Amino acid sequence: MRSRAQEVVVETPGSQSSLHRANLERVVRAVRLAGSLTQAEIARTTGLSAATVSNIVRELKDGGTVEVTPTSAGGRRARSVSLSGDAGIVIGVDFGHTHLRVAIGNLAHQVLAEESEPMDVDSSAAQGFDRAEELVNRLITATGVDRSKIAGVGLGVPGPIDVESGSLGSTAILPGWTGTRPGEELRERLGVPVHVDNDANLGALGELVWGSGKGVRDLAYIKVASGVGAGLVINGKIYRGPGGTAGEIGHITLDESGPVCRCGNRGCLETFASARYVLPLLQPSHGNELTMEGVVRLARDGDPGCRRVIADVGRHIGSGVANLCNLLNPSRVVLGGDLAEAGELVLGPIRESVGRYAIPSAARQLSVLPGALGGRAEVLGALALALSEMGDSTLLDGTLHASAPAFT
Amino acid sequence: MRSRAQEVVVETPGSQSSLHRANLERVVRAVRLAGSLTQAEIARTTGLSAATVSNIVRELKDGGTVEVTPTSAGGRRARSVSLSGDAGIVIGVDFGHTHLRVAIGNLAHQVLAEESEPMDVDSSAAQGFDRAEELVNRLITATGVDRSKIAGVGLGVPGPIDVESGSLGSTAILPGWTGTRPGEELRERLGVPVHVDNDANLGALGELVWGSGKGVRDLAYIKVASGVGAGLVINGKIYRGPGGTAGEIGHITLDESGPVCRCGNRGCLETFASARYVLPLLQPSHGNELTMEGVVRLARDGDPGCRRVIADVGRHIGSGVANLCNLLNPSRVVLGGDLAEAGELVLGPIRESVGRYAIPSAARQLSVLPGALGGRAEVLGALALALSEMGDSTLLDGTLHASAPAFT
DNA sequence: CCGTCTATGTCCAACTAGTGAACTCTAAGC
DNA sequence: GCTTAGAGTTCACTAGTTGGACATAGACGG
Repeated sequence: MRSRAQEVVVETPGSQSSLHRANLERVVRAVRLAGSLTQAEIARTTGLSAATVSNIVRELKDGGTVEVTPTSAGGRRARSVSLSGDAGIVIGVDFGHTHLRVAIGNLAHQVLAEESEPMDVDSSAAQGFDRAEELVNRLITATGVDRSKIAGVGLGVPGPIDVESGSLGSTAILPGWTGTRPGEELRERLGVPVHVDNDANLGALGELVWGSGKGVRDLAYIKVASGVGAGLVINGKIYRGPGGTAGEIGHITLDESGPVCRCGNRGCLETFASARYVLPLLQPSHGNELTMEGVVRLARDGDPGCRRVIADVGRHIGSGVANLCNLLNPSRVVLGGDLAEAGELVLGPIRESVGRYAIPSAARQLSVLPGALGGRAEVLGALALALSEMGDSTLLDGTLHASAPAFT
Repeated sequence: MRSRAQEVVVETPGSQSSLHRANLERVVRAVRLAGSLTQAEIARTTGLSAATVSNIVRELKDGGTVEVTPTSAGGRRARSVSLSGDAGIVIGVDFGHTHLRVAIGNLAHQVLAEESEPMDVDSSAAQGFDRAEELVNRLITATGVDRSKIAGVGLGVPGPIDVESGSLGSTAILPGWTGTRPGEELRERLGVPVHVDNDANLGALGELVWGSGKGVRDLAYIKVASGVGAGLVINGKIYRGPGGTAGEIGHITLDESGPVCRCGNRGCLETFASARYVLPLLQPSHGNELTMEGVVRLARDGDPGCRRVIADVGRHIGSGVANLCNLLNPSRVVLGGDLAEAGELVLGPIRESVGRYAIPSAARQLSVLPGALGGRAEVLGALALALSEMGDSTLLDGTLHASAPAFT
């Protein structure tokens, strides 16, 4: 599952060439973070000497990674350096519970195109991958990007991925998909490296890079949909745990004698917060056509029953988040999924519950925010995953252009 | 709180000298992990060329960091390289609830001396630091190590440390110490850098490096004493969280209508598992002179009441650990504190509880073990902290000898 | 007991890559 | 128009790693 570049290029750590590689990355990172920089600025921010920067910029320019606009505005003779838009392309694919989403971005962290289409829950895995391939191809054509520039794909699936085999564990959302190896499937169809993770982790990454988590290093993303999951980012990286199943906040026990959960226990957070268990509560009064979205909408319109239900859900999520806080002490918790649309109606009770159940020193620095990306968090997270897995080096060591297959 | 070396030496990242520095560290680390290596072995494990290793070893030997024993056993002409015992000395100090412990170790991860003495809970902070200084000095004299070689001190305190100020938060164990800055205190007395952390984190680090956590990268250390705390090691490093209060497993809520906890909530794990709450249960039948140690001893001798109490404690701890597993999915949980002496009497119920309440995929790879170091875990963890905070670089950049003050 | 073999460690020349200094270039300011 | 100051480039120099040649010393076989 590691990048294949490492299989081909025998990297000698400790040699000058590795130092050079590191310096190339340093420059690219500096440019990307700033958008565009002059060489003198690069020298100052990276600490490298002007001469070195000059050489590196030339090398990057010749390699096509970077663009040098001959003269910038106003200055004396400063040539501004920026990542060339088509130096490398990353793709994010997200299989959601009802939608398939695809996004295309470049190495400058810009989203070039994004599209989603409804997907039938009952469609087979093969159909799903076909649709994904199709949509990816459509977007590639639409944006007119060069296929050979695709550096990697991030893929989000709504279920647990086995770290060893890359196969999808049992999921209630896509029942027919259990046991498939989504990464492998998509890799075969697209011919580029594919990095897979579950939707909660990608949501976390998405919000961290583009959404409510900007500027933070530790973040917990709580996604409430038909289940309840959490994605954890620790120190800027997705934390999956040794077994790859970290973040299963949905099945922490809140009440040992609570409702029976599908996992076999009783009183899991999920039995108090997920759509699967919450919607039936409203069935007598509101009918059985209700979705979580609908409940949120009604609640915002003032429906007292829905408001109450959402507040209760918030309180229970808050209990779970309090546990999370006591154990992990993240600096930010971001609420995603449909439920986030409820805004303060659900955040208020969450905060209240956290304040009550978490130890004060852990809760003090915590901010609980709604996701800023809505349903886009996962695709964008998939993009971010592709970017991070690629590392900055993939676009530097020349294998990018060589390794991408020739599409015809 | 950062190493002072960084203030003095202006490090130019990306220059060849930084590469050289990195290679020095690489070699030292390889030697330390293996105990002793020949140059050829160093070259193989580090990936450096034999020529480079030759140069580096000479440099390290001249600097006194490393010793080269002229000829090793059996081989052809392999000179074995090992860390010179007195290249650097680290000290671990642990303030426990009843004991003060001090250990002296060298950079080869060998413990040269270790001693503990009882400490009165009511003693003032000043008294405590006096005692610690005294004991440290005694051990230094006893082992005959060179004072100028002391690279750093790790200090364990039984309470939360504010990451910003380094001051000790309120602690029920050492009431008079609240607000003091233990690191600063000890640094002034000993004149060397002091790194502070709480006992649970240090216990985790100790067990990871020397005890039941060898070979694992992620570990949760649960310490049950008058309270319940957890130390988390993620990817080989102590995880403290942004606010520095991660691992507060003692105050996750198990039962919203349970006993009132000193933290103000009800049904915290602590109210079911810590000595403070458990011992009173046995008061009617066993009198009020009981300690946790005593209960464990009685349970091992067959006392049914004590057995039952310990099993109940185990079950509750198991519930907490199950939450921890679902959220963090560590590969190993190590039980420390007095309670660990109960062995299977407490581990069995913990495992059973974890098996019941954690999601199967998270619990499957988990091993729950008793601590291998007993009450020594914290001091040894303090040693490990000093070693890790020092980094390998401290002993390489020459500032070690210069920065250590002249003792008289 | 001696020659051969093999792996170790060292030395040297070659090469890679970063750096300071000198230099050129351009536009702004007077 | 002249000066000036910052930007980028060139060049000689230096630090540092590497491959290959070489010396060394034990093991092995005869």
